[in-house]
Amino acid sequence: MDSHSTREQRKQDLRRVLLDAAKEIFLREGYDGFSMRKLAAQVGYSAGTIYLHFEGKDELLETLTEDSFGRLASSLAGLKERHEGRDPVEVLRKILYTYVEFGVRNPHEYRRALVGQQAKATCAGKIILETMQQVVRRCVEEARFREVDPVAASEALWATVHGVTSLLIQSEGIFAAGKPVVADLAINSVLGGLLSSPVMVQAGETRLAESAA
Amino acid sequence: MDSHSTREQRKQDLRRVLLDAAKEIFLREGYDGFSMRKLAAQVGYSAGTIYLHFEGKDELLETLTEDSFGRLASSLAGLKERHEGRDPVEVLRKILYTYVEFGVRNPHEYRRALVGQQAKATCAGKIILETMQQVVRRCVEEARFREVDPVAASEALWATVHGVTSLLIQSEGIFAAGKPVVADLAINSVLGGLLSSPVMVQAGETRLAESAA
Amino acid sequence: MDSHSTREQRKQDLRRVLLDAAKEIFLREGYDGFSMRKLAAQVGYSAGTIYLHFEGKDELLETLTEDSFGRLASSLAGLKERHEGRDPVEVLRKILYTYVEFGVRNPHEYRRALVGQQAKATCAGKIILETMQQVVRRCVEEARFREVDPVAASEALWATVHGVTSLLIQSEGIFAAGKPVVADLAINSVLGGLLSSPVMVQAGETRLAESAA
Amino acid sequence: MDSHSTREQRKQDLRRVLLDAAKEIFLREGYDGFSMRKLAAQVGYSAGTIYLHFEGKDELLETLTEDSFGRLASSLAGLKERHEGRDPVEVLRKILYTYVEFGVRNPHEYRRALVGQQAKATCAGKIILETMQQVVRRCVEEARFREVDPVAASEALWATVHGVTSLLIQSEGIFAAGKPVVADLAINSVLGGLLSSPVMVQAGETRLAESAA
DNA sequence: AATGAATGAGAGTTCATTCAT
DNA sequence: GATGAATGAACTCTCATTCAT
Repeated sequence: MDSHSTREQRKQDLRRVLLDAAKEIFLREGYDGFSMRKLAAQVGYSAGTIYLHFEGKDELLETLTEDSFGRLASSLAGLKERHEGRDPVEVLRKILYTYVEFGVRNPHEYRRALVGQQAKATCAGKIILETMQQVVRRCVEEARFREVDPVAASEALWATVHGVTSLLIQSEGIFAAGKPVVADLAINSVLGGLLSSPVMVQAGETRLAESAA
Repeated sequence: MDSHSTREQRKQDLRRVLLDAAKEIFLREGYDGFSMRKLAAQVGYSAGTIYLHFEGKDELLETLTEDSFGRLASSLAGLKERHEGRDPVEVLRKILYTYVEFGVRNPHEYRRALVGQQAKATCAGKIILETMQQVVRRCVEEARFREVDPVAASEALWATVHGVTSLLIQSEGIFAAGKPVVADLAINSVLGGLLSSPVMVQAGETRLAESAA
Repeated sequence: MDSHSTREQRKQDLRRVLLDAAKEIFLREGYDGFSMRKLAAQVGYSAGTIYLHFEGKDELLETLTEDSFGRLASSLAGLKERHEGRDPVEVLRKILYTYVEFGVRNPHEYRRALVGQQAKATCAGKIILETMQQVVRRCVEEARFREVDPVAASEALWATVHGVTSLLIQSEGIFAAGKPVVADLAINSVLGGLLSSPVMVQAGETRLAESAA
Repeated sequence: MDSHSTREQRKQDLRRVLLDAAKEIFLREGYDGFSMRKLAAQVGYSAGTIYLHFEGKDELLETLTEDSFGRLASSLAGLKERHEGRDPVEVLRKILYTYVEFGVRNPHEYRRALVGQQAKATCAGKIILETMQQVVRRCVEEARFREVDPVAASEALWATVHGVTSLLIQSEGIFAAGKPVVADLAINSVLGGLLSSPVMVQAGETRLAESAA
């Protein structure tokens, strides 16, 4: 049994190595620059070997995506749990900022996970949404939000931060008004639009670090 | 002169035919499934013939994108002008809906223009943003919006609809709450968060057509 | 008859224009860089038009070659006649230098005519040899050369200058000793070896222009 | 180890097979008639397979050239060493004859190595010239030649034999005076022109075999 | 478990040439 | 006399994948 788990371990290790190498190629040469041959060369194996560990290109790419997105999911879930007792709107805002920051700081992983034509609904993506939903549900239950479907609301919030993130990642200086300004305004506006009370959002309270600009 | 214009006309027609065919291939086989050879086969010409009408793959794709976005730009500009006298917030909402609908109906061009690593700034794209800005400016001037920088606000709005659009495009059924519901909520919330008065947005007034779902 | 000759003239003119343009393309882009399309573009006509004036690529190229060699033939014949009274050895030397210089200045035509597997015996080529032979014959008759067969001697001389020329054409810097130095030495040596008297050749008297280096 | 050497051997064998096939195509269809596809077809492999053994067309062609020319280099170097003690002028003459004979007997290899527009300075070419230079140097040192730069002289000799060779190869009956006659005259004349003493070369002492005619 | 040789399809592109207009 | 649209074949090269060893 030990030998079995060791063998299994080794197999998993090699998958890891391959996934990391693939990540690096994506980073270096972009999506179109990726090929199974290059991956094989990168890790020093022959091309055929990859097929012993992955069904094919498709499975490899899917795994890669799931993987990256999973890290984002953990990050958000951790954040939620660390602020369990606070105002859910504030927690939600933190989550949204964290989401954007994660994307901005890990642009290549974010891109591969959610941007581009081959992005697929990932298992990890559901966890992210689930985390958001739980907080949104609390916002509604505590009447901080007006009566909205928590599922729809969390997906709308997600769409907004995804839009901000993917444009921020896309190209330098895409926002004439400045990166953090636009990010703040988008997040605070969409949150503000969901609030039950007319109290205006205090912009700037939480902010995208300037360093992210 | 007649023969000249006829000849020129025919040339333009063929470009159109080729662009339309390219669009169809994109629709059928996706971005990666497109090739010059397939395009030639699709229109019943030999492969080389395309090069009499387009410099190469790049020019063709760029034309296709610019073309589509140009139509969106015109559409939005027209929309703005037709509702010159109305509540600018309503005009803006219509613009945002139209934007999302365009992306959903022209996913490949949208992708090429705004999604992925090869996204290119289109000329038409700037016009679209400019149109939004003008309406936002009116919203601020007429005190329908609170005092925000029109540039930042229009970019925030853009980010939101881009997020909705790109996720909608990404994959079928990505939104558990249903495509139009999420799109509505995102658009109305972000608009609501920009309003000066606490009057709640009346969701459903304008709506993403179900057919887009 | 006038109109006929005019028409004929115009036709000939266009052939000239095309040939000159072809030469320029050869010069600019090398043998492999030449194409009928480029030629058409160069002169501002459409591709098909060339076929009204030349049977095809082959005839055009053949004409070009024959043309250039014809000019060399004339040049050599003229040179011979202008120096009718002089020492035939000197005339011969001048001819040999002129030959090499022609090749260096018209590498593509030279190549086509004499280098490679598609080399074709040109009509002009025969005239060139004939001219050489006449001078060699005089060299023998006047006892400047030892008793050699003028046919063999002129062919040996030809072989030498052809060797120099084709190597010079082949690649930049193929001669470590410098282009003109090697050309001089080869020509003067082979001439010297044919002389009847032991008088050493005065190298450098006639020289390949440095500009040819 | 055995299996490794066998595998390596097989790989080398296939390179050989490919090079030989390429040679044959050149022979049959000329330089322009060569293509990677034809090569693949010739050896019965698919087109892509060649790229497992050669980087691309360039490397294949370069290898082919270097290869052929290398054999000539070895041949000449061996000849020089076998006649180390003799009159260097005689050794040189032998080298020149051998050079021409090699070309005449291996016309296709010679052509590819030295004739045509893509001929490149080969490593082996330098060895050939170096060999000639060494002998020329001795000729000068022993005062058999007049005071000439050995580099220039060997290059001039090379040019002469190259001229003879390439014309001999070019086409049947290109020399009206007969192949060996012209070759002899050219070689003996150029050598004679370099000699320090007026002693006439005794033509015919060494001769191109009639069989080469 | 890994290799490397091989495949077959397909990519974008350029070419010489023809021919109705 | 000239055009320009069209062809069809050819080009080099890369790809994902398979399979005997």
